[in-house]
Amino acid sequence: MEAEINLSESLEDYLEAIFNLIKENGSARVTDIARYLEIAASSVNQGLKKLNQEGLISQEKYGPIKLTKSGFKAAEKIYCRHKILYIFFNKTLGVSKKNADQDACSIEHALSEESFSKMVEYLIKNNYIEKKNCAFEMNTEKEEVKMTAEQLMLDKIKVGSKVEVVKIESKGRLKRKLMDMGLNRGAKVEVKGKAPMGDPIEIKVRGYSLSLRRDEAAEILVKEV
Amino acid sequence: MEAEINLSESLEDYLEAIFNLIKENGSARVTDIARYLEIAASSVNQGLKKLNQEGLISQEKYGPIKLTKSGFKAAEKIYCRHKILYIFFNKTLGVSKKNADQDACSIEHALSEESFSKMVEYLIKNNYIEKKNCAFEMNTEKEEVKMTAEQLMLDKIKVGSKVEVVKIESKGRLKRKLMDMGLNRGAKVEVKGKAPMGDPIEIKVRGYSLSLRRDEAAEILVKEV
DNA sequence: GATTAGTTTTAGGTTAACCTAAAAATTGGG
DNA sequence: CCCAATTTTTAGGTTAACCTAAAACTAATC
Repeated sequence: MEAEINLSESLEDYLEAIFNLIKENGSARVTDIARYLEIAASSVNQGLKKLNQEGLISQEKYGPIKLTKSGFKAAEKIYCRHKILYIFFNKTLGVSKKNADQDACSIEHALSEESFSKMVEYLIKNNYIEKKNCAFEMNTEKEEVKMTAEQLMLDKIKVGSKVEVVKIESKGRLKRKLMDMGLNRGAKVEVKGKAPMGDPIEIKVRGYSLSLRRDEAAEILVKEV
Repeated sequence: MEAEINLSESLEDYLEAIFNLIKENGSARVTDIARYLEIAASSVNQGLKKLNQEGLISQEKYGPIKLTKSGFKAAEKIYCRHKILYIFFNKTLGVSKKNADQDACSIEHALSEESFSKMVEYLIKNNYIEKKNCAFEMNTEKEEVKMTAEQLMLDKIKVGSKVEVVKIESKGRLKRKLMDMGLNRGAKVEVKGKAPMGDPIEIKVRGYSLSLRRDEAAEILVKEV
């Protein structure tokens, strides 16, 4: 059905780490991934090159790591598998969280589609998860797992919401300018309004009101708070 | 509890292959293992060297591959894991035999003790297997899986049983002599009687009656028919 | 006992996935 | 703007697990 890319286990691990880090922090840096997987940063770098070649991430030298459309899809799939396995082991077999997680990690790469979908069937029947479109939405422990880990840029944020700056992706002069405005990492930003065409965008940072051009805002990576 | 040897996945695969081949054929040769695992014979050879170093098999140059006590134990454990996983996937989840077997193969190396024993618990509760000592005896499909894969030598065979010659392990003159007696690979042998101390042993091969010294019989690898 | 077919071993390579150490670039503060 | 700390990249290993091709050995027949 799809253009199947056959990733090695370790490349799948990298992708999954990126997915989880973006979900948690809004960005995934080389060192974050290295810490997450407990391997050297230089090894991560090599892995990222391969993911880049496969078109799953896009990354310029020293630039931020972004998932492409297909990368996001692939990562989401792996994430789903992990989650399903985790729930299966932890909830239905009663395996400790630690081991369930660890086992999910080692198995997620290897299990056949059939076994996987039989597990899903079983979990649906026993009401641990609900089927929804082609992905799965978990409703265990009342915690809904949102399946979004795409990078959010400031120009895409709805008026009225509050976000936190993760990174400024531009370089040089523009970056300097934005940072001088107080848009540093960790800065809380509220989107006050947008002009009809979405340009300019009115924001409030550290008490000051600012107006940004849309392409400037598009350089600012944020996360929900 | 035990002296844990940490085997790599591929060494576990070799060990399992040896176990299964001995169980089926009475012996495991390099080419058999290579065919079984679908890899080159020279790769198997390298693997066997490592198993030898770990003390799990004993093998002289060009000689037969024998499991040591600890090798047998390790192989049996892997075999058990495989079987348990296979039953779990096939019987309780309804996964096809082919995929259940394949998945068992890829998972058996990675799964934590805890998950494994939780699966066993589940299978016992649902009556798919019965606990017996520390190993497990499967009683699915009325077929009892015997947990013996140790090499049988002709001197250990009970009076009255019929066996088939798999290999003569000695070399040179003695080997020649035994082969001239008709004890070639595939020859059917019936053990007619043993003297009080087990020496000599009376056998019948290809219609002839022969008498063997015990240490001669100990060189003849046989399998049950 | 010599020959041929088959098996096992050796020799020498490749690849993926890691590593350490050091160089290059970026970040953030003064 | 400059400097120190941090991050990212490069350069140059190592190891396990495979491979092919050829050599050494064994088995089985004539």
